[in-house]
Amino acid sequence: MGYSRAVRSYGQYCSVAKALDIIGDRWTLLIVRELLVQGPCRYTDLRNGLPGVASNLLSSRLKEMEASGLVVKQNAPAPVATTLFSLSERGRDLEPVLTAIGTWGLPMMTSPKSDDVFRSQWFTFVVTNYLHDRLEHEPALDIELRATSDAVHIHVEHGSVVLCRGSAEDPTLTLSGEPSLMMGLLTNQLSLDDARALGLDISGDTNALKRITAGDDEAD
Amino acid sequence: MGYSRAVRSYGQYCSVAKALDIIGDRWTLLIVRELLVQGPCRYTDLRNGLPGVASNLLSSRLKEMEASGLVVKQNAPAPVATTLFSLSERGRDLEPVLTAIGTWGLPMMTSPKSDDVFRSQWFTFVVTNYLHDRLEHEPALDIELRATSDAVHIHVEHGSVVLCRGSAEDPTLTLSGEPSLMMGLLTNQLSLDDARALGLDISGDTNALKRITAGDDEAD
DNA sequence: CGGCATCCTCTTTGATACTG
DNA sequence: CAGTATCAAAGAGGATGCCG
Repeated sequence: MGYSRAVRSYGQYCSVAKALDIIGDRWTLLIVRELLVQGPCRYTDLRNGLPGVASNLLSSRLKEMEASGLVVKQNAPAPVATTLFSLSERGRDLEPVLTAIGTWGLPMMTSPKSDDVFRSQWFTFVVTNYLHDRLEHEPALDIELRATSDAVHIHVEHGSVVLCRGSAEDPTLTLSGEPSLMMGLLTNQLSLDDARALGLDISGDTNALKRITAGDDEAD
Repeated sequence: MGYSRAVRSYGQYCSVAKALDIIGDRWTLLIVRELLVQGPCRYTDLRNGLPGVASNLLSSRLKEMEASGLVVKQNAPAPVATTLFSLSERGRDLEPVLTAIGTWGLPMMTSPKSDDVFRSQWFTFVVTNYLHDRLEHEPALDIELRATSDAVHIHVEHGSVVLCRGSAEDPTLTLSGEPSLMMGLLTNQLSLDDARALGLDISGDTNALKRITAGDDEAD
């Protein structure tokens, strides 16, 4: 029957420890990540965005996160008729934490390729934190990324750079291949030639990349 | 004899997941916190700054953190003859992560007072992230904080605000009492009168506080 | 003492299977 | 689809022992 966990705490009067009492459990921050990049999710969407999580663990984490005020569970009304999980404001406030952690983790993304699984929505982190439109007055463009069966595209327009699901209608540039090669390209750790040599398929106008990545001439 | 842990990984090609593979284990980030606020530590200093940690767990975490490049272990040479643990550069790079987490945790520090334990070096977080010297050209001053048997003091001078161990020689202001009241005062969530009413002992020139806390007239 | 290693118990997790 | 149920394995916590 129902039970409730005794909320393990570090028992320290320190804001870091207090925060970790809430977000320090395994999988918790990755659930926040998924809700940040996907927006409100069904249980199955979450499970899909969190490969490796055990179903019972996801279920109990969501309950704990609801209890601690990170997550709001909505019984979707008439049309969808399914429950949706989304972040509360307090949960969204964790974005700077995810950004800091993700930034620290970036150097570990360069290794050739392990057998890690990948989901295309995870490009969101790099896109929102590392890319910006350097040519605001140029026409909009799209860069399609095909790393998994689910294509996504980077939409660049009026100074904003965002990741969108699905294929682009008329992409200026299309990249297909290993996610690590795209990641290297987007974070400027890999040159176009090197990425191509390592097997990335690049077709279209490569100036689109220069428009959004941090160039060597960044002097700001 | 020697063994080695199978390094549990999320197995996801995502910089947040990769980072959490390294820093996501219980106690790891708190060990980083202690090494950040205390600097190079002996094993016993660490254990003292981490009330609640099991000795064997601290020991094995330190080994893992050494293996993953966060911590450097130095066999102190002749005089001290003890081993010192300190952060590598990669470990120090975690400071923005600690800051983001600690900032998120701040709202949870206001609760009256639980039976959490406290160490005076933990004031460092608030001091370095939330206080600044608004009157750079005024003479230096010290604010002594007596929350535990180990007094500390905030040293303000030439635009810098730092936390120092021990008593001040000639403090401009001295606060004694519950850490939560001092914390509320420093983060501007509690007025001087309220803090006094709640039992904080305040003696000296309270203008010293106004010099370093964010005032209501912040319009920057 | 400082710096662990061992032993033991309890909780958390991971993998898989099953149900309304 | 949205979870529960079950069970084995791993990790956490606490006490104590060892060794320079």
